[in-house]
Amino acid sequence: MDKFKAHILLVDDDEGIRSLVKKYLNENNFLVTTSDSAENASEKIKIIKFDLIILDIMMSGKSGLDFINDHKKDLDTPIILLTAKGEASERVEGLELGADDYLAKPFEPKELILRIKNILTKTIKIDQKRIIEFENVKIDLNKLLIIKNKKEFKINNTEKVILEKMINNPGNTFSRESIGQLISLDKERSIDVIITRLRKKIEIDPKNPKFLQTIRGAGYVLWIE
Amino acid sequence: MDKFKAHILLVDDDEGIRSLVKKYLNENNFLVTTSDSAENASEKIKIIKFDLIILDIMMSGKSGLDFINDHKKDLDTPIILLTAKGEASERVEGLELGADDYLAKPFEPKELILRIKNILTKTIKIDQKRIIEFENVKIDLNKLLIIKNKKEFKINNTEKVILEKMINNPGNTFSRESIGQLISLDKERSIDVIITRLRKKIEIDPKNPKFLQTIRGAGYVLWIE
DNA sequence: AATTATAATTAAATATTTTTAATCATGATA
DNA sequence: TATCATGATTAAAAATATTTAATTATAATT
Repeated sequence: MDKFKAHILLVDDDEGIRSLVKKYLNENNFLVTTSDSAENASEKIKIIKFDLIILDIMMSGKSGLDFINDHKKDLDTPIILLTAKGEASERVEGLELGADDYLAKPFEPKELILRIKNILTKTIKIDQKRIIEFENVKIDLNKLLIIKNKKEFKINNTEKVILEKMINNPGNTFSRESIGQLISLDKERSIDVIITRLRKKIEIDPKNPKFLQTIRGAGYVLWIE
Repeated sequence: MDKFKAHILLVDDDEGIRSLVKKYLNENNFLVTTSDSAENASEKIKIIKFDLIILDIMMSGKSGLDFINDHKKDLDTPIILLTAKGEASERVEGLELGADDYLAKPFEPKELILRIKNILTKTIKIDQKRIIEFENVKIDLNKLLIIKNKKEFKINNTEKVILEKMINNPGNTFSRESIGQLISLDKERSIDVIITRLRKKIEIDPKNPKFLQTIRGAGYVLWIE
């Protein structure tokens, strides 16, 4: 799996919290930049595209909510709000404005990490499987390559999209229709042909599919252990 | 926009909470099925594929955490945990086991809705834009159609994928490389050609692009108001 | 204003993918 | 087990997409 370091912007006017949280995040393999104010953060995001922003609500000068308000139109980066304990109305306001999550201070560091990973998983897909192996088959969605018994098979984008979906939902049945939707094809027979093509590449014995199976009347499933 | 009703499984052994939350969710346009135990929920998910599960941790019989443990291998559905106030260790354990979010009881109904939408947005993409309009241009990503000044233009999957990405990240610059990655092409010149093709379809004056602009040295951006 | 680098456009060649159709295989059911 | 429905396989035809290359246009820099 690719080693990727998510870049986090930590915005808090309390120096103690900044250094503490930064240290903790660094230990957990994140790259961290800090801002001591919403104003400073606004400058930073002009220059760097962060993967995530951790934002204190209550700050001298502009508040965290102000920051969100200022940028909600142009900012695509997920935000975790740090709120004072019990301030339900602020939390709700923050979420309504577009924050992705919040954490009440004081929080457990472990919980912060979980929430960060949770969000990153969904946005930049840090944990999505791009390279998987089962038995003698290795699928590399990045390189568009399948290696089966040391033989290489190229896959095209169509095949990649289908495999990607199935790999991230193993055991789920996909109808021909839903597969067609995925790749913008509407002829059912065409899906058949694509499945045959795929089986030739990923199955040890394509005539007796073990991984990419048919569910009669319903569609296809990928079984990977 | 398509009218889609997310189907939620609500698992709680307290009849009062079940009916109250169900009613509230119904009012907010969700389809709700309830279970009074983890065991019953396990039966339900065999039959129905839910979009989301709201799961009380503390239940007589199997707990919510037990439920997650039982199904974490095969269950792809996002889970929101309902926890007792202050039970940080349970929250952390739940998130570690794979829950997507939690809410401490008693919670504000409004906050529950926000959290549900937040998760659904990320999983089934309920809020992702599939049909957008600006000026005299309408893009329908479902039908693979662009209507510009009442004239129809078909788009193919390649174009759809690029537009989809840009539409959901307006104002973001995409390098040729990142676009290529999206559609599994690595020749930069090919991206040029595709952009030209796209401009012919979405721009009022393709020679003077207003929406799909070039950022010299960086890539392309979509500006929609 | 001239130079240089980057981007846009076009059309033709090339390559790839989808569709179709015919045939075979398999599973379900009466 | 005979029949019917559904799925698999193949190869060829048709449609579509990508690549290339030559030319033109535009922006940035000296």
